[in-house]
Amino acid sequence: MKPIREAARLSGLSEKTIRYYEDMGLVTAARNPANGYREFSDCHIADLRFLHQAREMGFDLAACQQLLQLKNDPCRRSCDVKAMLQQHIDEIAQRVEQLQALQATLQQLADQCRGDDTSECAIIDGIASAECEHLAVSRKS
Amino acid sequence: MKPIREAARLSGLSEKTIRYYEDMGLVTAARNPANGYREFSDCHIADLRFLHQAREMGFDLAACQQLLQLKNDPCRRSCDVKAMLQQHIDEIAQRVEQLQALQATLQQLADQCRGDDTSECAIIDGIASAECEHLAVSRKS
DNA sequence: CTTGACCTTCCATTCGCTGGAACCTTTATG
DNA sequence: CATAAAGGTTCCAGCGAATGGAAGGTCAAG
Repeated sequence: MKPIREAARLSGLSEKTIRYYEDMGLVTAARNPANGYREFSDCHIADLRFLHQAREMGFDLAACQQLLQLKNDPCRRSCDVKAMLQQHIDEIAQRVEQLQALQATLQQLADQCRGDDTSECAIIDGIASAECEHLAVSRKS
Repeated sequence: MKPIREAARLSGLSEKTIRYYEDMGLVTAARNPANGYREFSDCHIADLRFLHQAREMGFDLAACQQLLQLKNDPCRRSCDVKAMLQQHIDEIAQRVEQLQALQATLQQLADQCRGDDTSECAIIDGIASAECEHLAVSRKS
């Protein structure tokens, strides 16, 4: 049983984040009844590290929770896990495409601007005239 | 002079968002002194459309505000605008690279998983073992 | 005179934390 | 024994960029 500081060090999460995850119901730490301090078993710490990794991989907390449940469910079917991951990959791919399209549009705009000491600016004009309605980038995630 | 509903329709922003932008100090609408209703000139509406476009291009509100000031500043230098845009493009490029790296890692992980009715799952194992520390994806924007 | 459309403000919620205040506990030191 | 440092606890506020909804004022038509 380890204190929160140790759990943070070993999991890569901050203490704040561990408490937050507990508030959110993702994990439940044991308590030292003498002083109310949290105590973490190696199991809990493995869960925390799992959550840390899943977050780094870009899953939101709801997905992280689901994945953690799958991790700890001996009756899980790996196809369910794979489906979740594939959906996430698809979302990332979509986001990449959006960003690349945006990047190309913006680079075009930048290329049209002389970028000197005068006030004439194709970029400002381009934004103002809003030629680029295909932008529609969902700015989430 | 047009009411907020019209301003929203013409700018592409929602009424809520227009009020929010005013709260944030990005724009200042005139007021009908009789009833306190906002009234928007064509100039204001152009500004709102500009903000809408700049947001769609992924600039944050602070950048949108700067860009709007540049738009309405006859003494601006287009090189300043271009510098802002180029910085934004660079950030997008960086984000694309991160996401592509993440996507590749996740696809590898997915490919290692049979995805059947059994519980054995390379994905869960992969997240748990956290082999992928290079992930470190800043999840912002 | 009432209905409905339109406008106003204000407060709460989202997501995933992070910072800080105020307070308790444990351990080490003068 | 006093105290200071280092750890722990809870709770509240804030970030960004809106969005949803409540409560209420205003206006034109029927």
